[in-house]
Amino acid sequence: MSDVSVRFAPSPTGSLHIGGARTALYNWLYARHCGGKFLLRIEDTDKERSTPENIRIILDGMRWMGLDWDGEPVMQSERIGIHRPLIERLIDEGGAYRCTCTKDELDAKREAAQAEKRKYLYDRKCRDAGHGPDCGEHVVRLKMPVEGEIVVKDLILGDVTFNAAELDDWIIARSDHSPTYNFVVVADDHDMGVTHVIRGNDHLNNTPKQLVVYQALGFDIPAFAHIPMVHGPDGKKLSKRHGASAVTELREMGLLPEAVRNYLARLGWSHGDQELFTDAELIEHFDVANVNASATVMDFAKLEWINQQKILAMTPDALAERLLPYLIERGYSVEAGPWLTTLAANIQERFKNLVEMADHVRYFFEEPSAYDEAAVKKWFKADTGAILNEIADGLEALDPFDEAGIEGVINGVVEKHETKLGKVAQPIRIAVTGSSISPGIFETLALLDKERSVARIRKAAAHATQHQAEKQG
RNA sequence: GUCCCCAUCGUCUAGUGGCCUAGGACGUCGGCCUUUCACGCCGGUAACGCGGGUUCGAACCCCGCUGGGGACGCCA
Repeated sequence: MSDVSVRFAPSPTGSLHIGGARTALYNWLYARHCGGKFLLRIEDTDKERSTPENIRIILDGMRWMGLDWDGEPVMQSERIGIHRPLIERLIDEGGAYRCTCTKDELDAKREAAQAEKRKYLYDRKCRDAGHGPDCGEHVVRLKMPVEGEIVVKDLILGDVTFNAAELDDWIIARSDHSPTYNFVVVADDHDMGVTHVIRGNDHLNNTPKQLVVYQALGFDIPAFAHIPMVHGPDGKKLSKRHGASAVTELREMGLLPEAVRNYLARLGWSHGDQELFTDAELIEHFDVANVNASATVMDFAKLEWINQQKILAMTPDALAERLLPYLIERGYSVEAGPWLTTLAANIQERFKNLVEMADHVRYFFEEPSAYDEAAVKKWFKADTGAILNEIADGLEALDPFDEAGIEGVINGVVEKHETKLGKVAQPIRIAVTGSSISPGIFETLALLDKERSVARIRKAAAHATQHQAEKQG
């Protein structure tokens, strides 16, 4: 057991974003790789957005992703008690001070700065005023170094240098005494024993501020790793427009969580030329220090390809199990068993995701409501009606109704008419499934059963005859 | 605007000064296989943003430019 501890700290604003999921994944992989702890902290101090429902959504997302965390999730809102004394201590020790500047005053200065196209920085008016606890309404500000450099040592980016002159004495406690984010993060990370802070690149600018808190409080400074952002194909922040932005949508797209893990891990990280990884391989090889520094673009086509590879790698039994919920969702009456496993085996290498599969197999549960027009036009010829009826006759007499027998019947008809299998198989496929796409025709008929196969073929025979008559007339 | 980060095929990447006439994967295009759809197989297309250095030698090191992204709250 190593002493590495990492954490994922989402704020429950509605959904687990794909970018957030990747951050969580990298933390999880790194923790598992090191044999350390993966902690979860819900940053729920924003009363507006942090609803129990939103928290549930995040947790569900994490579970779906298969990212199991160690211990109970830490609710930031329940830890206010540990922050107050820390702030008092900082004031006492001179690392922070009370500031009585009003919001209006500050807003005016900010606007003035913007008007002059200057960067706004608090002017440190109260820094040396020595306001006591009874100075009235006030905030607490951190005394940042006035000059010099603050260097963030980052595992991915190397040393990132900030000029102290760019940073002002920011607020660590609001006028209602509640601590602000950049302060709380440090307090909580330290309290939770976090050794490696792995988070999105958008937090890089917060890091120098936090570094000063660590120093002022005398805390050990953790290692930092700022991972690049995930963008949509247009280079902008990933959003719903790009296909999906929340992990729940990934499930709705019929994607497997292991495929998502594989894809997201490979997005910004690599291990030679390897594309496909089991979770064990990911854990074995992943190191956050090897994550690329540049931003990435989400490619759903490649995600789907990986998903397909995962489907191909499964046993039919496992696939059946994964497919079942999607089937039930569609209202099909079906249960796990040999029949479903055979079905899974037959569609396994034909579709890229579970949704396509579930949608496709509809004809096993409901009679096709119509025939695909283009398919009918292409395959229903003058003798199709007769051939279909012959097939139906042959199948009706078949016992047992199995693939070998079905193949015998169909091949017999093919030979008799001196035609090709394709010319006969396609009309049957249309008859049975409504379209010209399905698994092998013998397997499909066997899976469907004799009664339904024969009935559908006879019905199509009638349709073919009528179709032909209409063409003539 | 200021600060910070980034920069190899359309996309994800390999590459850490000579092994690069830049490799792999997805996509795309062409072909084979084939009862449809797929799977599979074969082949093609396509990149070191630009300009200066450093060096015998630069995709790799340095500087500038350009381009993209992010951050600039009493939000997290």
